[in-house]
Amino acid sequence: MSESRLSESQPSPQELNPPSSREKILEVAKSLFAAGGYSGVGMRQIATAVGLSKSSLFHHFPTKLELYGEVLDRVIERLAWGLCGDDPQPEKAVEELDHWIDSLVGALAEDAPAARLMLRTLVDEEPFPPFEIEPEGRELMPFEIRLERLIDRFRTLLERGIADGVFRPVSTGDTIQTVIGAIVFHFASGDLGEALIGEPIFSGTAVERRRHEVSEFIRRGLLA
Amino acid sequence: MSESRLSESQPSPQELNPPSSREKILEVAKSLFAAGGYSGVGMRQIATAVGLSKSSLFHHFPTKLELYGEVLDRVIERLAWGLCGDDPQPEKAVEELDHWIDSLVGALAEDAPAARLMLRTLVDEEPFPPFEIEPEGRELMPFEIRLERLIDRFRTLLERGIADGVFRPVSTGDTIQTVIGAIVFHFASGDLGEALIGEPIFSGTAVERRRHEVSEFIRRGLLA
DNA sequence: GCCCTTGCCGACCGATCGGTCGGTCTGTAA
DNA sequence: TTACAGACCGACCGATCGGTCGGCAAGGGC
Repeated sequence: MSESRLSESQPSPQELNPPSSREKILEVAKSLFAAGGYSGVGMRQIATAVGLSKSSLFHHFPTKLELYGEVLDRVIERLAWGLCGDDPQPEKAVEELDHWIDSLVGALAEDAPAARLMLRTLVDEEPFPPFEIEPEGRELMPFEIRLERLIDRFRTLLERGIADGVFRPVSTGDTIQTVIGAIVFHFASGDLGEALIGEPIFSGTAVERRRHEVSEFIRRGLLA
Repeated sequence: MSESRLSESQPSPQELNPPSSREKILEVAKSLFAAGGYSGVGMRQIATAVGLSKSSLFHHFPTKLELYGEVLDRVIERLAWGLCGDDPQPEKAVEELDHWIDSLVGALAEDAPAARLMLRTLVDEEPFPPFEIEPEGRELMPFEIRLERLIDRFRTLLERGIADGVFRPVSTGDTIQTVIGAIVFHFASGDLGEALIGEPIFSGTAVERRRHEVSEFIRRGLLA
């Protein structure tokens, strides 16, 4: 965790000793972006929420888009930690599936804005159509490649399970969609979710029950 | 379908003979809002997309929020049609579940922006924190009550199935979340979904496969 | 002829947007 | 002490935001 994250061509010292401001900006921006989306939140709003002036945000981040990008980057980085971090273990597929679900649920439960941010990234055209992507070659965003790696990991898990006869011969693409939707949506559903389950989504009991319910549901949906 | 929709206290004639402009605005706005969210789309953008001037939009809709509201309203109205429309039949729970899923998948597949719009409504704080809801009493938005009715319908279906021993004794709240996530997210996932399943989400074959896959998955996840 | 409604538009408004610029203050190394 | 760098800020910029206003053209009832 004390490892330095190095962006491209930036040996800047604030990466080494992260005292407060930059980190606080990222944290506050994460919550606000999660709640309001990219275009729903202004730099002034973020600034006053952090307790700085707008100019100071631009001192730490060159553009709003870059701030948003780094927020997203950190979120999926944390998710990837729990999911991809360990060895390519040759466990049995069912156990690996359980572990995968557990990790994802745990990661999403630990920081509340993550799920909404993820959903936004997956669903939105925003803010990347103004982008007019690189004239040729379609440069992937850093979080996009990380996400792709995560999904590939899950897909091979499914394929292995199917090949071994442990899982039904499902369409892997559709199943990935189902699982992502089932897990991520819940932690992004805010007031509706709270109304549905009768208690705050992120309360300890709710998270634990969710972990069990969704895990059981998916396992049964998948097993041969 | 030729039925007149009457808003509150507005016997305005354009409700009776809907020639084109107003309808076109609603349709275009639906697509744009689905792609960009409430604050990601401007009235100018909608106007030029329709082929009118911005002032003309305000001739048909008093505010941007009201336009957005009517767009949302129509979307869930169409969804409710297929799901709530028929009798409170005392079918067997499994059949009713199948029917429910089928209808929802069908409705979401029929107009592409619907799923994204739904997800946005469920996930977003947007645009309703600027709203500072009615000083007292929390006036529900029209689409919110309709949504609530849909969900209640589904919950009693689950409870009935559980009571009959057809379904496992799941947590109904969590299960509703799981099902909504699994079904809605897929049709809202745009490019990611297309990359995952290898063909356009809304193509005939993809929709048919989806219908079968998600239906099977949920049934297995739910049956005792 | 008339009037009045309806759809539509261009010009304009104050507010806010993302972003820039010049500057102050503080800590630290020489 | 000087010198430099980083954090921070207020004032400002052009552009765009949602929304208003006055007026133009077409059509229908009288």
